[in-house]
Amino acid sequence: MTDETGRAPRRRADARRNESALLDAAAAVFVASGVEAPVRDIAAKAGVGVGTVYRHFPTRADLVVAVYRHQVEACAVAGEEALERADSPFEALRRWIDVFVDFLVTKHGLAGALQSDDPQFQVLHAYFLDRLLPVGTRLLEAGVAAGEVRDDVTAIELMRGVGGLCIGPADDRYDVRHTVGVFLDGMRAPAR
Amino acid sequence: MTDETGRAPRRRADARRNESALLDAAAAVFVASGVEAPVRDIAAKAGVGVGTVYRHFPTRADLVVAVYRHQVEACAVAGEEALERADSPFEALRRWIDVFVDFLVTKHGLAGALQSDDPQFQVLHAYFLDRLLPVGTRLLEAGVAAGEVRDDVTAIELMRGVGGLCIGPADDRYDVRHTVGVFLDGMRAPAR
Amino acid sequence: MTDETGRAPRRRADARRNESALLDAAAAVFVASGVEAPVRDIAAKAGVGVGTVYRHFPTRADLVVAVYRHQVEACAVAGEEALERADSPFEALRRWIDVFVDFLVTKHGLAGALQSDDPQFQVLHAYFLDRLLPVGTRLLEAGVAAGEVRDDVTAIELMRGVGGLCIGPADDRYDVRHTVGVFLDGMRAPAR
Amino acid sequence: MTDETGRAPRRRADARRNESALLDAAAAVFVASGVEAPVRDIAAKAGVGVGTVYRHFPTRADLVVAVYRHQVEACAVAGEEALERADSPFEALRRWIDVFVDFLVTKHGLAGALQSDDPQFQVLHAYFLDRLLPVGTRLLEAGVAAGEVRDDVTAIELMRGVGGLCIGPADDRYDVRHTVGVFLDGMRAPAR
DNA sequence: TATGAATGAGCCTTCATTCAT
DNA sequence: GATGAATGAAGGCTCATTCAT
Repeated sequence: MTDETGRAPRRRADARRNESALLDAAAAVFVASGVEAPVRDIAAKAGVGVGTVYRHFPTRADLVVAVYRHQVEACAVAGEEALERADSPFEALRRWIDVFVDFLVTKHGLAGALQSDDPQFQVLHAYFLDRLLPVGTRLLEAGVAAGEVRDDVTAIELMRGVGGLCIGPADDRYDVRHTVGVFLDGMRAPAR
Repeated sequence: MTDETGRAPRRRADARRNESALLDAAAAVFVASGVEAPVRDIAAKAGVGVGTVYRHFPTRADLVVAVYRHQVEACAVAGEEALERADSPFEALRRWIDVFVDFLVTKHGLAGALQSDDPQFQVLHAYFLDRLLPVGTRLLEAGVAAGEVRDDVTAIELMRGVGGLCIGPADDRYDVRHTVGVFLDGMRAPAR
Repeated sequence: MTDETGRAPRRRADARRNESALLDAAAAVFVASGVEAPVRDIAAKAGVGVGTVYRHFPTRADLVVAVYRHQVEACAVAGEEALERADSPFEALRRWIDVFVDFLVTKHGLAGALQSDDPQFQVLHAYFLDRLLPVGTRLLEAGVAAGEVRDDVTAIELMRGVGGLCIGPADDRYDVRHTVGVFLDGMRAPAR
Repeated sequence: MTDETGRAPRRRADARRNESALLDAAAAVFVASGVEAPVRDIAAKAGVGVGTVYRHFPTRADLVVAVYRHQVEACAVAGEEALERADSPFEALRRWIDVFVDFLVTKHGLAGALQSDDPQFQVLHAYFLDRLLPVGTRLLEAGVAAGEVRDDVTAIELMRGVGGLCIGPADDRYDVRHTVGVFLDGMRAPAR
């Protein structure tokens, strides 16, 4: 509708549509087959040629990051909001971790990729840490300051720990939310 | 039992030697390159042909299970012992988890494979649960009975949780033992 | 000749500018990466889209020919001049070959392309021969007439021979000028 | 026939047959499409899978070297023989160059590959120089010592020069032997 | 039984070329 | 005319797996 409003991006409409299709396709394929799924599969799902994938996302990490960028941003924002709105720092932490877990759990395979030591995913890894670690740190610090959270756990331990708890296939006998809850309980400052 | 008592046993000796070499080689290669290492690498390390690998271990899972069987057994036994010797059920649990973590941490890539949803590893998965779940259950039950451990965590949650915390590459900023400690702290029965 | 006298010429200016930019870019890229360099590289260097390259030069050979046309012309002219100005026909030949070698040596990859049997380069090949063969022939004939040059070498042998001596990467141990000198020495008419 | 005489190589019969087929196929494909022909083509021609090609010849250079090894060796030997048998050092040189030219001319594309700066062919390049340069040097030295050959041409210039003269498609108008003859004439020591 | 050669599917990546805008 | 996005053929390489010896 606003395509004509500006002047610059004309043909871009197509490209943007494709990029978008690619992101959707990749998201779907990632869920189904993991973040290491063949590039061809993604291209096929998006209805484009492989060349198009490479044009838009030169490396796999670029694609993965792009696929999850929105949600990572949302997750980061959620952390700030939780801090403002929750009744207590610990409650804020719990809420944020909830959002984080939702994210990881619905994006199956992502948690694994985040923990992967494959250099291919370094960029992804870096992006997550860059974006989320500061948030985690702030929440942790607030909790510690309020005497609600133990002071010997770092944000990286928190996030990688929670991330690890989210890895693996869905299973009736394993309730991610529950084990994360246990972990969070373990994060409470011990009564003096 | 005595296998023909004649010529065959000799063969058996060879076969057993090969199997043993294979297990050692696989263990080494798994540590170095993960449980998904090329079959050929393992064969080469063992000084046998790939065909021999397939003969002894038709599927990769068979090999992985075989490689870790001893340690899984030892881990199972360690649970029983802990229960007998530790000062308290919770302490027993902690000791056992320590053994479990040692196991996973030194066998890089194993934790990931255990959590993998790759059907290839289903057998591995099943074996671990078969062997270790009862032990975890007993330790948990003892702890619950003693009022030291919360009663809403299942053995499968305990093990998969701890397993998840062990996934990923070594990293100075992430101390597995520490996060597992947090998790265990979260398992303590809340003071009434 | 005046192309509508009105609006079109403006367009022409653009087109000509583009063509010129393309030639410069191609020349640069050819030197750096050889005459088989990706079309996109050339387009990028010229600051135009690939489509523009194809519009101006439908085939790679067209582009290569266009890029070197000036120099081929100059080389042809140099032959005439040499003939007029040099002290002797042999000296003229030597001078002309010097120019030819300069040309080939500075246009790395060109000598190879000229000798290539890739049908893609046939046009290039034809152009060179069309333009330069007559010159070579005249020089040769003059030399033969003067009794300075052996009479059993054709212009095509001369040029392809010298061309071949120019093929290959720069190398301290191989002095093109030197081997061409040897070749020319071999061209001298034997003393009767 | 002698397959059973020794003990070690049994299955090798097949492998050797394949390797041989591969060499033949590669030779043929190299002639037809050049030394840069797709690995798949060679495999197809040999009636084997690509994997087999890679098993026998991990890199393209290995294959090329293997394909031409016999002839390179023969060429090296021919140099020694020429020196012994020819009437004069210059005649020996001419004979040897004849062999060298025969080799290059029948192996179309090879001369080009030898001159290529593609790092892929470095091994090939090195092999040729290793094997043939000493021979060329001896012949040259003998000629110089006898006062028949000019003393300012190195073996590398000789060989790369002759190699260059051999590059390119067959053509009625270009007689390789003839231009090489001219080059060799240029190599004669000038009458004092 | 053991061997390891052979196979070929499968993944990655690059580029020439077309064509809608 | 110009653009550059899209396409897909091509070619490289790696392994899991089979099977003749």
